[in-house]
Amino acid sequence: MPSSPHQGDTSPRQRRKESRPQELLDAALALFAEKGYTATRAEEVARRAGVSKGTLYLYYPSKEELFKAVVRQNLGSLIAEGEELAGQFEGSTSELLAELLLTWWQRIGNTPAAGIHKIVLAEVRNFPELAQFYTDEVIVPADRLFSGAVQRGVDRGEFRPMPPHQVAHALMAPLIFMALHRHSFGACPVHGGVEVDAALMLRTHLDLVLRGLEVRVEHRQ
Amino acid sequence: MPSSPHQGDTSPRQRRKESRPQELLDAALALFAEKGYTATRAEEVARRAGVSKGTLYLYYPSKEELFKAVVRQNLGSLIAEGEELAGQFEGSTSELLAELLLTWWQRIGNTPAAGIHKIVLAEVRNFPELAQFYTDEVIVPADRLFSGAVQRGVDRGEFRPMPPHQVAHALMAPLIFMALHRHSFGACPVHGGVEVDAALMLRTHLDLVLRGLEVRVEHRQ
Amino acid sequence: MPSSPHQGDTSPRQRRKESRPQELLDAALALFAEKGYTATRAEEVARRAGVSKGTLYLYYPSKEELFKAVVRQNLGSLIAEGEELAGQFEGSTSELLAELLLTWWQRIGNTPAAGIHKIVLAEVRNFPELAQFYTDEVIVPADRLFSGAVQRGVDRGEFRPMPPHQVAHALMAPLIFMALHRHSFGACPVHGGVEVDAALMLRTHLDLVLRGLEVRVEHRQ
Amino acid sequence: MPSSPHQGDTSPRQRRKESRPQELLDAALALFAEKGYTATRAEEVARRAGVSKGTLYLYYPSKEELFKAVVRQNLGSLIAEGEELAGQFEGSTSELLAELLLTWWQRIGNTPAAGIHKIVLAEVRNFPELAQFYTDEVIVPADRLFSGAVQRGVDRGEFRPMPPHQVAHALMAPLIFMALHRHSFGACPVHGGVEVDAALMLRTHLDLVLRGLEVRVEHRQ
DNA sequence: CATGAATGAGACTTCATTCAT
DNA sequence: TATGAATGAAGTCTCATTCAT
Repeated sequence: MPSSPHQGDTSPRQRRKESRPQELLDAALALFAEKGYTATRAEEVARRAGVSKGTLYLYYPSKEELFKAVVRQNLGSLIAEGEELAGQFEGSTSELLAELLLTWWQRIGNTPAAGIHKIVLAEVRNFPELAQFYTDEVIVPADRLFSGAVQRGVDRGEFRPMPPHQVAHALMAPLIFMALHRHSFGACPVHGGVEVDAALMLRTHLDLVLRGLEVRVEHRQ
Repeated sequence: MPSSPHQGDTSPRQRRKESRPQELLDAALALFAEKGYTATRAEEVARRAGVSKGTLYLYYPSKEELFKAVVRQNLGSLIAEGEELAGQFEGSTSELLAELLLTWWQRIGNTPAAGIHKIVLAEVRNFPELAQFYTDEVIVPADRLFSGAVQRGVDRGEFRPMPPHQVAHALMAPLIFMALHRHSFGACPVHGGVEVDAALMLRTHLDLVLRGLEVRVEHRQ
Repeated sequence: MPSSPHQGDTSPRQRRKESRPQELLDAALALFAEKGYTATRAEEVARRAGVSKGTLYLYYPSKEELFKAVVRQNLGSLIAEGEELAGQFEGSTSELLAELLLTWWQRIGNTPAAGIHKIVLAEVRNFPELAQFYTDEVIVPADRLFSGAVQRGVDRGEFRPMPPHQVAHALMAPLIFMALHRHSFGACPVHGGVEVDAALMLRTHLDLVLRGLEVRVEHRQ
Repeated sequence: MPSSPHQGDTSPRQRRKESRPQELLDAALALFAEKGYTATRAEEVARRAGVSKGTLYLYYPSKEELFKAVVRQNLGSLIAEGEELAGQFEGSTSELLAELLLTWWQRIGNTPAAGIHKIVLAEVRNFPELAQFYTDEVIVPADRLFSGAVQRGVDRGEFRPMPPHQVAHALMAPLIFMALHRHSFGACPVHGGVEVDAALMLRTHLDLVLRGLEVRVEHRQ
């Protein structure tokens, strides 16, 4: 292999520096999701990322900035993929909604990043600016995406006319709630709890709601 | 002396003393729901209850015990009313479910006590014993109540056969989520957020899901 | 002694609370003067005042506020006494200046509060607002007092006409410098240093400068 | 290769390397004088000297050693020039003192190096060894120089007999104080402060004190 | 020699808890 | 009972110093 000995300007140390922020964000996400913002100690985040306390502050000037960075990173363009999907979808709206929910679950709900939603829910009142950010970046686009899809179904005569925002909420709530649950009770060892079979849950929910949306020919007799 | 000192046990002072624990629990619920467990200071709870820091510790030996007392008090027999309702209900299962959800919303979801669910969701991983308590007192009874009602509908031929636990989850999630929202984003001033009309939401959700549950004669080609 | 047992509403504890701020300010003055602002640890101040770290923060919200309180307390109305003295003084201006300098030395220079000048000198560039405060409260009044007295001497024909501000500076500088010295080298054990006999110094300085100010009949050969 | 690598020891790079210690000392002097020892950060010194943090430690093993080096460098032979001047001076002692004070002001007082005196004054109690060093290198020689000159005046019948050490103090204090001021309030932007005209101050001070020292024939009756 | 990422002791500050009154 | 001054453990953040490159 004719490669120069200098080919990599990413020495181990360099590479390390570049990946530090990500390692810290990952550690912080996990701990914030587990314990909440206030109960998570900065040193713990550092240790989980494999560095010392001081190193954390080399990359983030304060615990609060670290928190915001975690939120920002995990909320970036969550919805973009869904909007693209919806924009070019050709099939029936039921299939579209099924696709959107399944995708959301696989890409977000069933992922460590889902923890971000629990944190935001719990902490947003302590970080007022976060409320606006989350509203702009998550709530509004998500509502637009899902209520838009519902409206498409109504417009195409596939669905009964129903208030699209409320339907969107009914569509998303069980998934979000399941995601919250994973980072809450789902992570606690309890006896006799209600097991949540996510796959069955998803199928059932879709079956239920899509059926509820369908226009149907009145059955006679 | 014109008035007997013994004239009543409910002099303002007496009444005050007797209601201290309740006032402390109310103050604590409000603050825990607003800021979370760790970010709430004991002194603030005391001040909001109109007593001094020391007095708080006269009634609760520690912040943690206060927290558990708040949770315990607000989770007692949440479901009892629903179970009674369900036990003696004579109408259709659709009507029963509508009644149950509406009642839950009025008695719990749309109430300051709903904040308790946000706290528990956020903090349960820091208080493992709480997980069992909440599972036993809330999750299992609620699941029993709602999945039981669903099963009743299936048994009576009103509903399609569907997995009752999953349907129960789909039924409750939007309500719980709305309740969480009220204690989170709903309490933050944001511009351009998605307004949630609770009444319309409830009606739409019920319409959607009950229709989805209904048996219908397949219309054939 | 027929005194009621309730006569004092200043219980030991109460009295303690009232004197705490002063005890803390004294301790802080001593330590700031000894080590400087940055090198003095908050806990040290507390310990010297006989309380714990936390107690300090019950009275002053931060180290910086404590510092400002120390400065404020020790700079309040330093000059008032001198101005009164000068206002009603009837004797010769030489006597007035001697009186002013001696009084300054007894009341300020030769006092723990003199340490404040060393601190301010050393730290003022780190506390920009302090510069204005000290200018307004100390430098300007002091200059007005001393240059005013000099001017009086000139006006009354006792002194040669000389620039009063510069003379005021020349009058004060050796005293201030001696005060600074006390809180600096004067507190260090050195071998072979130059001993400063404050009383002789004062006498000599006055003798020298007052003689320098005097109008004198030209001595004829 | 058009230019020999050996062509000179004073290539920019070389010259740079050789002057590093001096650049570091200059940067350190400026920062110590501005902020004090404790409040000055090692990295800041390095940055101002145009090198990295690590490089600083290549030349000085610790911040404390750097500080001592700054002091040592700036206190070396401050007085030598004055002693030479005095040794061979032929004119009147008044002229000698005027010459000494003016020279001190030009060479030291009105110079960045004057900041060293402010630092030493402020920090000497935190660095006990410094006290001896400064006493030996500065205080004693300066006192010897100035009190020696005063004594010369007395011996030659030019001055009244007065305690020479005290007179020396009175001679130097206004100059030192003016120098301290330049590195303290003089560097702060304040409104309505007392402007110090150094040249006028010097002239006035000399006029005042030399006149105060002069022998004069008592005019009788 | 030079760099700057990394470290960890130590400083400031908070707050749950105690206890004398 | 009720108070609130006092405590000190613990958390956030800084910065002198080290060391692999």
